[in-house]
Amino acid sequence: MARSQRTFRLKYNEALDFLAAGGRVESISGFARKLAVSRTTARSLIQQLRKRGLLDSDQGPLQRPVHQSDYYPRSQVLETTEILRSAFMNWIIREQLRPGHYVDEAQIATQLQIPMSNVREFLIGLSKFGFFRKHRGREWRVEPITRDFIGQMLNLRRMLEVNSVAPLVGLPHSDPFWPTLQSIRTRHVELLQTVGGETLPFVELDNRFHSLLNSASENRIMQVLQEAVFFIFHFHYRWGSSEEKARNEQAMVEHLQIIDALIERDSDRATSALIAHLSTAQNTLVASLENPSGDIR
Amino acid sequence: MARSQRTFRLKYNEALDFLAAGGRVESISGFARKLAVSRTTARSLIQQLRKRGLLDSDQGPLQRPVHQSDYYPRSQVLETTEILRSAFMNWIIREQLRPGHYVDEAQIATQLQIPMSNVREFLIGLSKFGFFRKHRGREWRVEPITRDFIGQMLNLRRMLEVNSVAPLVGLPHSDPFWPTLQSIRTRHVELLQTVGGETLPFVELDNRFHSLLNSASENRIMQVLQEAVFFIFHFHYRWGSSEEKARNEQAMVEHLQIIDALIERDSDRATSALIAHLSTAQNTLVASLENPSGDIR
DNA sequence: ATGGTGTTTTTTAATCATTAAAGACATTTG
DNA sequence: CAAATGTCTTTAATGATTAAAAAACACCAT
Repeated sequence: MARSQRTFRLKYNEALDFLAAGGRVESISGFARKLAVSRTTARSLIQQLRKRGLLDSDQGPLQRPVHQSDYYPRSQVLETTEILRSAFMNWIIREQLRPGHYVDEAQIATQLQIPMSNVREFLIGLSKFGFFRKHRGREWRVEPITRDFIGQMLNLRRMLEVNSVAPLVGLPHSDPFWPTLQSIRTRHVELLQTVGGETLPFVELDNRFHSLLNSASENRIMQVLQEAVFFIFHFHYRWGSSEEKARNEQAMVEHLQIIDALIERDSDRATSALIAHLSTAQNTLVASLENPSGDIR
Repeated sequence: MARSQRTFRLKYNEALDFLAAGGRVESISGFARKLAVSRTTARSLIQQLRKRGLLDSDQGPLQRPVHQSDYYPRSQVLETTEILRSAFMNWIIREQLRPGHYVDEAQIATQLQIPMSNVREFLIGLSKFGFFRKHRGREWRVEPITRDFIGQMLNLRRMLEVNSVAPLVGLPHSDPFWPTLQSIRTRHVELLQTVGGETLPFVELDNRFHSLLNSASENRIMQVLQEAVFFIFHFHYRWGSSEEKARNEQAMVEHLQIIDALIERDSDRATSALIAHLSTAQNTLVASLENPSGDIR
């Protein structure tokens, strides 16, 4: 076969959402515009929708209710980088991926049902940060991370991120930063009220929060290192003991303090809250390294 | 076609060196071991050597003198990453590659006579640092670098590198660091006495010097950022005015001071020399930014 | 003019086929 | 039996190929 039908499937699901919400197909061109695809693709989508009895012509509204089974499964629709990232995240958290292990391009590609070249590119990217090293052929070794490296990285993060807070409060009211910050705030409250400090959603949210701080302040170096920090933190959380959940909750509370200070445009309070937060994180990590439960070296 | 014959050509040249130096082929296996290749490859090398009249059987010494024309040209033998790196270096220095330009994977691959996948991997790597961004398909855009970014990067470099000097003098006498340092020293003296501050060789040497400092001191973050700094400095040198050569010579003199202090295991003197050197570099750069001759923004 | 349609052409991204190179196996030689 | 050899099998890099998706084209209807 040739290239995958990822676009088609992704947009097919989007089309179902659109139709289920009462949307109508007015014209092929309009439909294509709505879904941000070429007419070629829009045309084949409509063809498929007709074949499945969801439409009766090239125009008009839904002909029957949409079932869950009409949708393509999520795994066939996500961006491959997203698939890869969350897969690796999972493996690390479940300790199925540790320093010294070997990973195989072909195996991962098969397992995740994505093209091998994407896996390769993903690993090449991470190898720039020293997390993986090409071993031979299509095999990659998970490299150990030294304490020094982690220490350096966290110091750096603290230094750069703290400096980036002040410019943030100066952003105009219309800047997209603010709504994004709000939505992250909402998510914090939501998580705290439901699953609490559950690792997986927390890690994701934590990453979103810090990414936002860096990207909004045009902190290019930290943007470059963001992916590295992301991975380090995952290795970190892996060592987490039983207090992990409590620690995550504590972190979210600290995030909220920073966020609220930002929303009130209180630069000083935001900065000191951030310093406190990053120090806590760093101390926790150092402590876990002093008394390691993993095989870091 | 299938995969390239880079190994074959590289090893063929090595074999010529070996034979020209009076080496003899005792056995296929031994020959393979000597060249660190499989017997399959050794066999075809010997076959080729016989065809060219350099050997008369599967054993024995050289049958005729080796001419320069017997060797494969250097460009067909180098590691592709080396080819790529020096090609990009050249383009940047000659101002044939500037922010806003577009580069095309296929075109570069054809031009340099290397596989397209290698070009792609190289660009993916650099895109991690924000120097290139995938534009559409196989086209990449050269991204502008902001002054802030450069400033941050150089600050960072200074901070990390200065901290890494002290551990170096503690390295045991047997550490490979010392001979490498010696050879870099020799190269400095050699350059100063011949071409002086000629851009191309200087840049290469400068990079080797700083890489050594970072790798020997296990400064992982800086190792990660080394490639980025390398590129920044190239963009930097591009803006260089007529004093560029003098500036490079000055830098080499400063390098020598650092090197000599290290060789004498004088940590304090090495550190202060390094601080002075990095400050000079940073000041020069800042000055060139204040009064830009390029189109940095 | 504007916005639509069917058809054709071009571009892009994934697989496929092919060959370089390595490795495994059985056998021979000294 | 230790080391070499020829033959055969396996692995992986790379250009060629192919299908998905986009874009261009020619035309039509308002």
